[in-house]
Amino acid sequence: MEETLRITKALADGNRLRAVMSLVNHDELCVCQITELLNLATATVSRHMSVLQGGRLVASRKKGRWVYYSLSETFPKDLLVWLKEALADSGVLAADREKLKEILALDPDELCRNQRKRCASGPSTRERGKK
Amino acid sequence: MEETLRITKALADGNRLRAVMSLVNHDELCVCQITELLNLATATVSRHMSVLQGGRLVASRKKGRWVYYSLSETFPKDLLVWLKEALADSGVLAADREKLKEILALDPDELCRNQRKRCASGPSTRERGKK
DNA sequence: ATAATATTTAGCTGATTGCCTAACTATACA
DNA sequence: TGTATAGTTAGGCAATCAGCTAAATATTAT
Repeated sequence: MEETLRITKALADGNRLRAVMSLVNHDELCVCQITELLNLATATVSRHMSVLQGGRLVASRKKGRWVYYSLSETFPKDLLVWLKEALADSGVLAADREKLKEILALDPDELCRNQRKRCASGPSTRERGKK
Repeated sequence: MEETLRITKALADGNRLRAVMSLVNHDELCVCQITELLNLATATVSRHMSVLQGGRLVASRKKGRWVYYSLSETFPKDLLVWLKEALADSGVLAADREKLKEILALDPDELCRNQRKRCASGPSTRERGKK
C-alpha cells in the first residue's frame, strides 16, 4: 500500500498535477522550464519533482548542468488514462499548454538568466502560498 | 482541476484507501463497521467518509439510525482498475478482508454496543496518530 | 584553480490535515 | 414525551506539507 500511497499523495497537489500533465505533452522538460510554468521558486519545483519521482511517476536525466524530467515508463497506464480524461476540459491546463509554447520558444539559457534576474530584483511578484 | 484534486486528495490517505477498497468487495458497509475495521474514533471515520463523498467516490444511504456507504456510480472506472491492480498484493488489505469477515458475522447492533463500551472504559487502546 | 550557473538540500514558517473528545442532530423505542 | 442510540459537526492539538531563502553540490567556462 505504501507504493500506492506515494502515488496518490504525489498527485494530490495542484502544482504537481500541472507538472505531470505538462510532461504528458512534452517528452522532456528541464527544471527551469517547469519553474517558469508554475511560477514558483526553483527549489520548490525541485522538491515537487522529487516527490513525483518518489512515486516513480517521472524520471530524470542529467545533461550537463540541466536536469530533464519526463514521464516515467512505470507510470501506471490506467491511472494515466483516467487523468487525461478527467483533466481534458481543465482551463488551467489549457492555459499551461499555451504558456509552454512560449516557454519552449525561448532559449533555455535565456530562460534561466531571466529567472535569476527576477529573483535578484526586489520582492517577488509570485503569489505566495494562498488558498 | 478542482474535481480531480478532490479525488486524488481523497485517495491520499491510508485509512481512506482501506475504506474504499473494503467497499469494492462489499456492496454496503455502515459507519460502525468501517469504524471497527479501521479502529478509529467514529467521528474520524465519519469525516473520512465525507471527504470520499466530496470526491464523489462513495455514496451514502440512510436507513433508520444507520448510514450505509457504498462505492459511487461515479467512481472513475479507469481509476478503480488501477487501484485494484496496484493494491492486489497489499498485506494490509488482505488482513482487512479477513477482519471484515468477522465484522460481518456479528450483529450490527452488538457491534455498535461494543464500540460504545470500549469508548466508555478507560483510555483507548487505539494506536494514536503515529506514522 | 576560479568563477559562474543549474539544481538539490537544509532550515524555517504558515497552512492544512488527521486524530481525538465533546456537543449536536436525527431516528427509534419505552 | 423522554431516553437511548448512530452519526455528524465543532473545536483543539500535533504532525505533515507547500512555500520561501540560504547554503551546498555538480558541472561548465575562463
